[in-house]
Formats: sequence, C-alpha cells, structure tokens
Amino acid sequence: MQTTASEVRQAALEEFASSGYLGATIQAIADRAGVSKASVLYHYASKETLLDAALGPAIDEIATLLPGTLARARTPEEQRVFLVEFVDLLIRHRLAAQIFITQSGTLADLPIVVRAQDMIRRIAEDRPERDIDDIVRSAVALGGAAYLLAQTPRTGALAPDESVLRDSLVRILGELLAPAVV
Amino acid sequence: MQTTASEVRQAALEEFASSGYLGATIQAIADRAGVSKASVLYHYASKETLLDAALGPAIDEIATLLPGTLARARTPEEQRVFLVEFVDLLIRHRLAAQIFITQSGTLADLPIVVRAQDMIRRIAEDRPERDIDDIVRSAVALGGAAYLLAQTPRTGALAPDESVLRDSLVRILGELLAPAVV
DNA sequence: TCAGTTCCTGACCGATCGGTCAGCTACGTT
DNA sequence: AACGTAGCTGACCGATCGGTCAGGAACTGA
Repeated sequence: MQTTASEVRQAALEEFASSGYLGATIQAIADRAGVSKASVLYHYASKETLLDAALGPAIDEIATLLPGTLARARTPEEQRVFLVEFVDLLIRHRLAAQIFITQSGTLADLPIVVRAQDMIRRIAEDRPERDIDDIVRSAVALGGAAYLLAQTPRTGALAPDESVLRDSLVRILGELLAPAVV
Repeated sequence: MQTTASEVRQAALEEFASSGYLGATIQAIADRAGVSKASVLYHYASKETLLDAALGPAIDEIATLLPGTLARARTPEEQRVFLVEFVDLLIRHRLAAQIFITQSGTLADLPIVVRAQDMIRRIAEDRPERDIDDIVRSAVALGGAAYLLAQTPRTGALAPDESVLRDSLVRILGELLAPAVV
C-alpha cells in the first residue's frame, strides 16, 4: 500500500506535467490523490516543496547514474550502454523530464530547477573541446528526446509499443551522437 | 514608428516566452510596452486574444510556406532548400516556436494552440508510409531544434554568431532527416 | 482511562490577477 | 466653436489560489 504522502507526490508529478507548475492547483492535486487540499499542505509545506518532492528523485538518480556511465563510454559498445541507460532514465522519469524541459525556462528562479540545470551543465562540461556541431547535436538529442516522450502520451495515434519506441530512440540518438558521444 | 498595438503584441510575445502564458501578467506586458494595463485591454479584448495576436503571424507564415517547399523536396538540393527554409522560419519565429513547443501541452484547450497542433499534424501526415524510426527522427528534429533555439538566448555562454548556429542546425537536421526528409 | 501524537479536514484569510467602467485628453470634421 | 471619436488611464470588482488555523478522529503507550 502507498502512503498518503507518496500518493500526493505522484499526483503532483502528474498534475505538474499535464497542467504546468503554474496551472496546477493544490486543489486539483488533492482531488487526484483523493485527499483534501489541507492534507496536501500537511504533508508538503508549500507548492514549491511539492515540486521539489516530485522532481527530486529523478534528478538524484540521473545525477548519480549518468556521469559514471558517460565517463566510461570509450568504445562503441560502452557508448551503446550509455545510450540505453540514458533513454531508460528518460522513459522512467518521463514526467519529470517533461516538466523540466518544458518549464525550466519559466521557472528558472526555483532552487530545484537551478539544481537540475546545474546538473545538466556539469555533465555537458565534462566533455571539453567540442565544436559547434557537437553542441547542436547534443542539444537536439536532449531536447528532441524529451519532446518526443512528452508528446507520445497525448498523441496515442502514433504511440506504439513502449519497447519499440525505446529501441528506436536508442537507434536515432545513436546516429545523432555517434561522432561525439554527447 | 510602431503603433501601440504592435508594441503591445511584441511585448506580449516576449513576456509569454519568458514567463509562460500563465505566468505572464497583463500588467507585466503593459510595463514592457510602456503603457497601462487598461490600454493593453483596450487594444486586445482579453489575455487569450493577446496570445492569438502573438502566435498568429508565425502560424500563418509557417502554414503557407512550409507545405509547398516540403512537397517539392524530391532531390537532395530541394531537400536542402526545405531545411534552410525550415530553420529560418524557426529562427525568425523563435519566440513563437518556443511558446508553442514548451506550452502547447498545458494550453491544449486554447483554440490558437489547437490550430497550431492541427497544422503540424497535417504537415506530418502529408508523408505517409513511414516507419517508427522516421517518426522518431522527425519528432527529435522538431523538438530538438525548438529546444535549442529556446535555450540559446539564455545560456549566452554557448551562443555563437547567429549564422554559425543557423548553418550548424541546417547541417545537423540534414543528417537527421536525410533518409526520410521529415 | 487518559494523555500524547499523527493524520486529516472545513472554514477562513490575504493577495493577485483578469477584466470592467467612467471619464479624461487630443484631434479631425462640420 | 461645437461635436464625435479614438486612444488611454486610474480606480474598482469578482474570482481564484496559496496558505493558515482550530479542531476532530484514530491510534499508541502508560
């Protein structure tokens, strides 16, 4: 069984993703979780605390897993391992990635968003001496993958099996990043 | 000299892009344009009308220019023409593209957003019999390009000359879309 | 049984925001 | 000069939302 706190956190994640942080109301999150608005604010002191709780796990996991695998990606096989892990992380934390990609610009003053931006920048800076094409490739790959995952739950028409999408995404990002590996 | 109406429209475009539609206040748009809040509402009946005015020109131009060039793109040279036009449209309407890509999900009930989504879907459907990789390639290219353009004004660090970015983007999207042409 | 604690709630408050309105100013027309 | 109209504004209103608070229910331990 889920605790109320974790149910509220999941409801907040879904609501923030579908309505945006500003568009999401605490009442709507409470309704989705099946509790009262005051109960939401009992478990999480504020709306911003709720966003922290919703995004935190994803940021933590990405920050701890990705850099290691990326640093180790020297051979083509290791690069494929990195790509698979990257895509799986993106799929596993699809909602969090969607929130971050689509709203980090407008929420740039929130500490949790700054933390996520710092993490991405640190990972990117780990790979020096890159030309403009490499930078563009990385940005297109990151933004494109997140955009695709953000769209698929809506446009059910072109939403195939999850694993098919995953494999294709690994393939396409591989084509994109092969010359430089992110 | 600019009319007040067009100055307000431009201010709204910038404010919607930087703060988001929900985060943008009519007062902030008025301040940016150097007029009063009541004056904004004199020229545009509502906040939603203002969004229509801000996004409309971009949607109109893309809808009238893109399909023709895309339909004609049979040879590699014609494909390059299409890519250049696509990237230039994206750059010229960078703010509108940024608003649409990052907020079309949370604003899916607004008529202007529905219109833009229909336009993109219609362009995409013009090219039948595509496999999963082609679909993923197109989505990554579209979302990635928009994400890159949305980021660059902020992270001035990696913002080179505009034309350098443009040429690189044409190159990278060319690599991505070459097998299928969007 | 009783006290303490956790979990939860309805009612309420202050602030903000979209939108309205009466009225002011400036200018063109007759 | 008199009038109409376009452009613009400050003041105001109703609604919504984030957050507070006093208190009730259920459980635990002594």
